[in-house]
Amino acid sequence: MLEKTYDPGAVEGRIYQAWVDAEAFKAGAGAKPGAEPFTIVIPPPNVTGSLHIGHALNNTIQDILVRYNRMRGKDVLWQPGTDHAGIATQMIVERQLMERQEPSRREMGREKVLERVWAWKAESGGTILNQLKRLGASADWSRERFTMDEGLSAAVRKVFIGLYEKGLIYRAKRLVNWHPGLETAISDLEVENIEVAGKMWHLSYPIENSGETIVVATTRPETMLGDVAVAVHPDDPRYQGVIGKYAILPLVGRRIPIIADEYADPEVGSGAVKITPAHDFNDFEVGQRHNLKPINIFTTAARVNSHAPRDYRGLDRFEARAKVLEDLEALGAVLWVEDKKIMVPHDEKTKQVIIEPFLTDQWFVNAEVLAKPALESVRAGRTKFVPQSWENTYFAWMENIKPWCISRQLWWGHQIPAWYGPRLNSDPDFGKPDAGPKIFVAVNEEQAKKDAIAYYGRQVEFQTGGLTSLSFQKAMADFESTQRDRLVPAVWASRRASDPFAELSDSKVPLHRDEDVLDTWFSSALWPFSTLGWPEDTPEVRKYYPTDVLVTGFDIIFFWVARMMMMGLEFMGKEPFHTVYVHALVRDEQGAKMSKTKGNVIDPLSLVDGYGADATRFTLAAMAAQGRDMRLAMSRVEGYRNFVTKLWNAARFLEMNGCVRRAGFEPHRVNLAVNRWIVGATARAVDAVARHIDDYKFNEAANAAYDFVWGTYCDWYVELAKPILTGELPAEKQETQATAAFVLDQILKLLHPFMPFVTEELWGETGKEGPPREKLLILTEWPDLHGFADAHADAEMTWLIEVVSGIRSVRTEMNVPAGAKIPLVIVGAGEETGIRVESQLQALIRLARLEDVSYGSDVPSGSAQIVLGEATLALPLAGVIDLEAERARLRKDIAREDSEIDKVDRKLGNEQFVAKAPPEVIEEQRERRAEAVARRERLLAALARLS
RNA sequence: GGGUGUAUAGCUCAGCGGGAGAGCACUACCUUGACAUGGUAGGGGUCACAGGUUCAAUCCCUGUUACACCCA
Repeated sequence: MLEKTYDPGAVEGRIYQAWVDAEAFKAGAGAKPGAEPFTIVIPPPNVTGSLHIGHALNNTIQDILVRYNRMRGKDVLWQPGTDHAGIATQMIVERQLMERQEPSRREMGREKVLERVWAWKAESGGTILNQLKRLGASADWSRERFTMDEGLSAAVRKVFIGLYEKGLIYRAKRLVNWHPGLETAISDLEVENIEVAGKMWHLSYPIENSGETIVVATTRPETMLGDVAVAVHPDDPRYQGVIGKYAILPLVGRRIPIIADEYADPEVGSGAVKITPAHDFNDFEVGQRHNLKPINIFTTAARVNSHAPRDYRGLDRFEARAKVLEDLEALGAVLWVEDKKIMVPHDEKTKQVIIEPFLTDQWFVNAEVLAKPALESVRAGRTKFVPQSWENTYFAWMENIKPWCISRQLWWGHQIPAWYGPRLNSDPDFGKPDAGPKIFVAVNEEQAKKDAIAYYGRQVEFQTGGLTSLSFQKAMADFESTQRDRLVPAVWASRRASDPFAELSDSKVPLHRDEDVLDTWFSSALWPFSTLGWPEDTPEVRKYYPTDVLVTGFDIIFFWVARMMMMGLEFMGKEPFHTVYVHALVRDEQGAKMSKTKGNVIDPLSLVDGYGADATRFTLAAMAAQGRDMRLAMSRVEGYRNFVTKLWNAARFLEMNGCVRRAGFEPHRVNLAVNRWIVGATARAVDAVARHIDDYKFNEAANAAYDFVWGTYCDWYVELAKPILTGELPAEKQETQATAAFVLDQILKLLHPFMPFVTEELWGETGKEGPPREKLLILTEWPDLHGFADAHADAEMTWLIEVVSGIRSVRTEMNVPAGAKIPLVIVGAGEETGIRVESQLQALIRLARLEDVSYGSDVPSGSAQIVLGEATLALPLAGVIDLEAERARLRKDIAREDSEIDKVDRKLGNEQFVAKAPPEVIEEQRERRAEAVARRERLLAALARLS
């Protein structure tokens, strides 16, 4: 006997374990022979993260798709795993070091720190995946992957080398977004521009030898220490005379040219702008156009460096601003200050640290080239976005894509497989100031060594003291100066004469591996194939790539989806997925974005604790309408918790009434109209749910299931079955018992993708009687109920429902006590109505709470009357009903028909409508009118009888 | 500044070129042998505003307003 209520907390863990024990999540579990694959890769959460409501939605949707396709017999792989979240994870560990007052990262050294990060990963890494399990996620955990697994790291190296060899990855000195706190470059996607109240300072720079000044406006006065020019618009009449002259930079004394460049906007400020190529993206471009050498005035921690006058060195950027302004004020060079809203780049994660444009050597991916085929794939529809509108977002970004800075000055991540050494004098780039070191990109140190020996024709010596360390820099310089000297025999001869070690200094070449690591998204971009074993040619790669659907939030279309498209096409030759389902953002009830700082976060696990995983999942699914953010209301979760209870109690009712599954039950052979009807309705519900899942309309699928289970099965079928189940006719009773049990089975299957726990539990419970269950529900086939519709039974039951609802409505309006049984007299019934009444007599009596049903030629006086089809249903309530109230009720109904007739008449009276509307629409309107007229006539007759 | 999206019942949201819907909340009645986490009945809407297209607009188009988000 089932308990009175379902207790998710007591059931979920046990059910989950049963699935695991049955290996039900394994790739291919439950697949039909030769089944086509269905693959989803999980968007890998941060390894040290924890579950938030967005993950819950994301994974609920994936699990619905996965369970549904598994039940349909496909060869399903849901590939789980996590990413290493370079910056975030290293930050956590560094913070731990600080809190525990241990040595800092740099004091500790790379190896020790990495040990600590791995330890932290081991400690906290399982958290989020375990949380997903509580939601019921049926991913193949035996295949769990981590972006820094050896296999995935091999994929990263292979891709890096491949792109490098094609020239699609390169190292260059560029302005990048620099995080001065973490002292690393970040990509432009990791920067958030935030509007803040700032100021615009108008500074005057003296023009050399003229006694005149030129006024520049800036929001960052401290960067003037790195100014290399002043630019004016070439057409600006105010400045025609000064172009080509020089200004003298105050405080610094540098002589800087006044140049003409269209970047200077005559409308803004004075029309003249200071140019600081090392500290501003626009200025950098101006500098390149005019061959100006950038002067970097900051250290990696954004403190003023030795390129600035002594007084400012060591100050951080904000202190430097204050002092520069103070000193300029003292010179009278600050003309005026205006308040201005300015956009300031912040670190996107914490929104605390201001990002600095910073000139450094970094590695870049030529994304523009890779984006072309990725754009084409979506344009050609080989990969579709659902909802489609997100394609515009994708296009907009991909069409304007910038080089992707992939190197990070961190330790936690994939170390870049590049080694640096000096150049030989035979190298075409030898001696070029901007050429940088000779680079060897190789799969490992051994290969790098081979390549280097081949290039140098000498032995190489690996150094580890740091790329910028004095020892390595000196060794490089020594080698290169020896190479230079060797170019001129006379010089070389004299050097050898004076330096006994001259030969030695180019006999061994110093080589140093790049210390930086790659952006985490670089490895995430490979996720759809690296997790399957690539670059090995594994059976999984062959079977499961390309994957089918990617389920994700719009916020990582750029970060992740676009990059997977690029990498998948480049290395696999095929799009990584045919569909990208972009789900909504979950907001709080007021529509605000959930955030820890706002304190409005809804913890999905607390929902699971409070309402059960099934209710939580069902809520998320039911609210997952396409193209719209989701405001999560607790009342909805509660409502779906009640739905779980409802289902549970329906099963309990069946159990109490001997509704046991029957072996060999043939649903299309049942006789009773009520049973024929529910079987057909079940088939329709299954179709609707399947169709909506196929269309990624999870809300509609959930609602269709909900409506059927509650609104049809529980509210009507079970109620209609009651008199049969408690009746005396064994054949009818047995058929109904078997049908009820059969339909419940279909309901459990139908709901399983949404509510896996309670359905599996009921599957087990109802399996204790009747034919034994062959499999767990999770591995059971999706229902196939085609051809079960019975129009005749549908019509009869629809009629019955209308009669019962009509009588109930009148009872309430006439204030008939709920417990009172009243007689029903049917007047003017046709043959079919008579048959229906006979067929449904017991149900009618019970559901409408009737005393008896009889036929009459006249409506008894003092009756309430219901007009239904050709018949009038009279409820003789003389003495009970208030005649005036009944007249009012009828008049109201008549008025409703009047307005209906009027509305239709206006349409049909319109010549244009009759001429132009499709015939079926006109016909429909005519039918509506005829029906309304007939109802009206009977209602008028009913009213007349009361007068 | 550019772009995208959203405005439908008190709330949270579906829907859609031809009859305004659900859940919650609300009102009334009901402890009827599955379920009060329930049942039955009911009230409640100029479908943001202004134009346009159409025989017909909540739905399509244009504009306005408000809000949200993305990009610079």
